[in-house]
Amino acid sequence: MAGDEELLDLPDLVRDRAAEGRVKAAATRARKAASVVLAEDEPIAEVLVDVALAHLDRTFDYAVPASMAATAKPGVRVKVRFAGQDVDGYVVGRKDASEHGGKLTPLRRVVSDERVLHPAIAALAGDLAERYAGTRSDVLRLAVPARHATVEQVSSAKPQRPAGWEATAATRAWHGHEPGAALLQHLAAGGSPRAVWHAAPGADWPTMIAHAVAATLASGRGAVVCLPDGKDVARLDAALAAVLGDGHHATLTAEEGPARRYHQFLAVSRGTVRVAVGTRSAAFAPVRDLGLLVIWDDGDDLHAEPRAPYPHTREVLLLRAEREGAGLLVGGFARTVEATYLVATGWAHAVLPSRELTRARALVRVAGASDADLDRDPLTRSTRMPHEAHALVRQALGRGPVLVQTPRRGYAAALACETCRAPARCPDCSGPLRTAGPVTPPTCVWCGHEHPAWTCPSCGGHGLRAPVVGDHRTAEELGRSFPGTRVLSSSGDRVLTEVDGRPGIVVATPGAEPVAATGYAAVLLLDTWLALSRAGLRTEEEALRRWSNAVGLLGDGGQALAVGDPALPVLQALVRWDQPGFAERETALRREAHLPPASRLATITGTPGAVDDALTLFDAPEDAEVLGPVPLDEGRGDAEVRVVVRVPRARGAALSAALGELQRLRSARKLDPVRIQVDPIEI
DNA sequence: TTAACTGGAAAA
DNA sequence: TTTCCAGTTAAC
Repeated sequence: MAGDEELLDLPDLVRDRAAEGRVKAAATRARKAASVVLAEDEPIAEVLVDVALAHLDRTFDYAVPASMAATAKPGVRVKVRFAGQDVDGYVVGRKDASEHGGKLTPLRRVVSDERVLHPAIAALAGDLAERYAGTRSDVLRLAVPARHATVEQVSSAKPQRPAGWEATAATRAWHGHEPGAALLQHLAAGGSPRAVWHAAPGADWPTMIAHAVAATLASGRGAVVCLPDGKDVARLDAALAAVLGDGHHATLTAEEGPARRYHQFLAVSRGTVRVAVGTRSAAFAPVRDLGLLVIWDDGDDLHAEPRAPYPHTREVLLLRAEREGAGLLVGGFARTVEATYLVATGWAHAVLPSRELTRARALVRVAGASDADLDRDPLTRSTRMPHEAHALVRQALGRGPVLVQTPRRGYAAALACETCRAPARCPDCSGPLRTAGPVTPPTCVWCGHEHPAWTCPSCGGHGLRAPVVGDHRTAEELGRSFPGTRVLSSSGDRVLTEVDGRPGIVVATPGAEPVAATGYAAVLLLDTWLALSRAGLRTEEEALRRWSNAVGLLGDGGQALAVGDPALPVLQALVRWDQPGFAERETALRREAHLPPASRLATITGTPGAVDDALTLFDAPEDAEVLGPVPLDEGRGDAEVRVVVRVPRARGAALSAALGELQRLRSARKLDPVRIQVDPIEI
């Protein structure tokens, strides 16, 4: 027994020593904290800590040591001790007294005296966290780019003098868009108009936006412009350089790399430039004295942030316009139901192209594949490319480049049995089969196995056909039809930005269309039935948007032809260039069906247990409908479920508040996380 | 990470 | 009832 005790004593001794050490360290720390000399003026800093827990999304008070009195200003990044850990945070305020009962820990470190979180952006983060039932720290992760110390050392250039505003050139650029000139004059005079702008086909929208920005600068205020992708940013970049001259704007995109991105951000943050242009993140650019916010093509799903709390750029700009009293311009060749709602409620004015301009700029027709044609075979080249389409391409090739839009990329997007038309599936894993060219064997999209000797399981046939033709095969076919013509392809990871004005055919998938130097002589839209075949809430709206963007690239006197059913209202809207009218009818339908934007919708997603717990905590607002839970991605192993909550639009704020409260309760009780999306882009 | 708190068991 | 300890919770 005594021996046992001795054996036990040794580890006990070690443990005691370690404990003694810990106690000593704690005492040292306490003495250090007590001995810190605090700032004389406003010795308390309000800090927003970067912690993912919803119930900790508030400011915490820290003591400001005298050494940091001058640097710990609102907006700077700091390191603080929080629950025993070093965490990042931002100082959002300084004050003389704290409401906190206990004693305050001193700030650990001011990371940099660069004030990167501006008050307006901190407030915007609060608005967005509330609206999207998320946390401010999540929003700030989207809003403030990563620090790059070396970039910070470089002092910024002197602020440029505002560029002069040429009213005549601006009015010319906006010619035919009513009331465009009045909008620009209002901006130049210091006003904050809110407009939803529908562009005419072939409109030089980058130049038009550049003039709106110039008008805003002339009033002594700054501007923010958000575009879907880097290609569009590059176009606006060039237009701004042409209208304003160099050095007046910063370009903020993710693809430029962290150093350059932070450099551009600092130019805006320090007030060196007053115009910020970029993709989603540019919506948060801390431009001072904001006069105008612009979003182009708000229907493009690239404007929907894929990271929590999933804010949409249009909503970010909307909230920012309200809070900072700035003007807002929502523009596009297409029109979303959300933008239409802004006009319908009188929140924004419509700026529309005149009938004369639309007629003069483009002629859009539909080449009908009749029902009989489609019955005969929707897949043959003769129906896919009717005679009328061939004639248009041939005629237009005499004048310049021709754009052919095709919805699918690759060679043959999916394969089917030649005899019985059953979709061809992989014998190993049941994945769909595709082929990359006329001589490559069919390959499974899921497992990658090649099946040169495929046999149809239902009829025993060996032949394969391509019910859906990709852009490469389209290019190949056009090359045969128009020998000696230059045929280019732009899709997927091989996207062309621009083509010259020489005759040639450009086959592109939606969103990958290159810009033609002087506009296209003709635009041909193929397989419109395919773009409409996808099931979804926004299928027609999205198809119309994609076609409109292609037709938007036409040059003066160009012609567009869509191959499809001329009786379809969505194609008729394209022909009449009446996207706003289509969106208005769509909005009415959505209202009847209790779908956004007339209703506010949110989803709660997670494991069945987590969603179940969330629902018991959820205090649904009045008139809320809770639908589900339903399994998500059935067939896959991850077994997530989703609940949809729907309220009338007037209860939108109450829904956001209830979901925010749910997240705070859930995180305080350490329950499994659920993903909450308010106004998801697609359900 | 850790000080403060909670509740339950042992000691008185 | 008091004291002690282990596990839990909030977090400045």
